[in-house]
Amino acid sequence: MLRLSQLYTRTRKEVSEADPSRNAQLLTKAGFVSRLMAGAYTFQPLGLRVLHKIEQIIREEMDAVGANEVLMPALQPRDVWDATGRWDNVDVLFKLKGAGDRDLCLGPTHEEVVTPLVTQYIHSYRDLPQAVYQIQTKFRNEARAKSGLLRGREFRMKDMYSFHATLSDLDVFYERATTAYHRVYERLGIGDRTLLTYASGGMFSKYSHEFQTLTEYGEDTVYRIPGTKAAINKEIIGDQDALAGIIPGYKPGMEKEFEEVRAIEVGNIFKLSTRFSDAIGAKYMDEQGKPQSIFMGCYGIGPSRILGTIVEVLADDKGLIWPEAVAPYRLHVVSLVREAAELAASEPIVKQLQAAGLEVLWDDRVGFSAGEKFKDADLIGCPHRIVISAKTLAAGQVEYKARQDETAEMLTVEALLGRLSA
RNA sequence: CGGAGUGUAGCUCAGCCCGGUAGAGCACUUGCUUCGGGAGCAAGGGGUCGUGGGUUCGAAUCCCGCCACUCCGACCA
Repeated sequence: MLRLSQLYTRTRKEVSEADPSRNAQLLTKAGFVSRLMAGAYTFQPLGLRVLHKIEQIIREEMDAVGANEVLMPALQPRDVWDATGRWDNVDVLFKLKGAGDRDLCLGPTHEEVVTPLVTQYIHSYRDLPQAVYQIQTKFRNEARAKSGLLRGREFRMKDMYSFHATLSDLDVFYERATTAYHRVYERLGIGDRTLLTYASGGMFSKYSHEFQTLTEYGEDTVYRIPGTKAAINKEIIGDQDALAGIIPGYKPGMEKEFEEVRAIEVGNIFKLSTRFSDAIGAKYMDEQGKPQSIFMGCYGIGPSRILGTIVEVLADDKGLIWPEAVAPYRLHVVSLVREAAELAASEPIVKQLQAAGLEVLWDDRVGFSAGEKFKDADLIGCPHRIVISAKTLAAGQVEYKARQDETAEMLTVEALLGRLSA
């Protein structure tokens, strides 16, 4: 339970237009984040809770596919990047000088670290497959940071890497990871509008897959395959050979009928094949005792970007609206009081709700008008709200309203608990 | 990497074109009133106007340099 009287952040009525994206405007107004510079934000108490909940859901689903969580250094030496040839080829790499003029960088991704790390323990086909992941702050020196949390130079990322003896084993795991990703978006409350999108595979494989969440505020354009929850990325919509390989029963030109939609990329998975294991010399012994290259896959998802995406997709003109699973608190309790002594009447109710296991944000502030408290509740966006006032206390009830509802209703605390546990 | 802007009170901004003792709203302090959808009135505190130089009797305002920041576009394994 958090008392608003003890929260150091405040909501703001106005925020600078210098950071104009919808997610930045609302999150800043509500006090969830604070911008330090373009592309770098502080997560304040309420925002941090949401971020942690998003990360925990991702963590649970990665654990469920058998991956091990680790935490690798963000600070990395040049030599591992030279080994894969990427020191001079990744233009978003943040480079810096360490003691003794040593070349270092901040990790934009971790193939260079994870491959030698994991293959310390992989010697035989018996040691495969394996998968590890981490949830960590990543750094990318983007030519231009923009769109609030959607494109930062410092951002949170879950990156998982899988290791396999064969391509077919990679394929199997890749499918499982895809399913896990769908579960993540489902739990995050954006599953119904997140499309599996075919994208170019770059240099490592034929295709990669993006997860694209539909919203008119999106920066990406994708082409939805009619009647499916799948889409084609802009990069390959013009490639008929690729389309024929992806879409069953494809007929040339049919892609012109596909709906063009705006979306935000909320995940990206790749088959790396042996690109990194070969560069680093990561091999295992097969059944015949012959060294073989390890096949790899990588699976990225950005919790901070997802936080911004949820705002873009679900917020309304009154403020934020959080899905149950990631709301900073499920229930916002507004006590309408004129003096601190009147809070005593709310306290047993708040305690009862808390005892029932509800996460409660309690507006116990004194000297704030009812209107101000209601505006704050709408802006902060907890999915459920109750009001405790002289009026409701006299009736032995509380006034309940869901965030997205227009009207409130009177309920007993027991009825409320029944409602919220359902 | 192109293009366009901005820097004035804790925050959001006006004032600059046309030089003449620094402004508003919000926030904050005090008092009175108000009290279920961002209350009202009154009083008050708070700024070397990013920075260095120049022009001028006089510069937030005009000129030159510097610093910092931002937006739009390109880019985005």
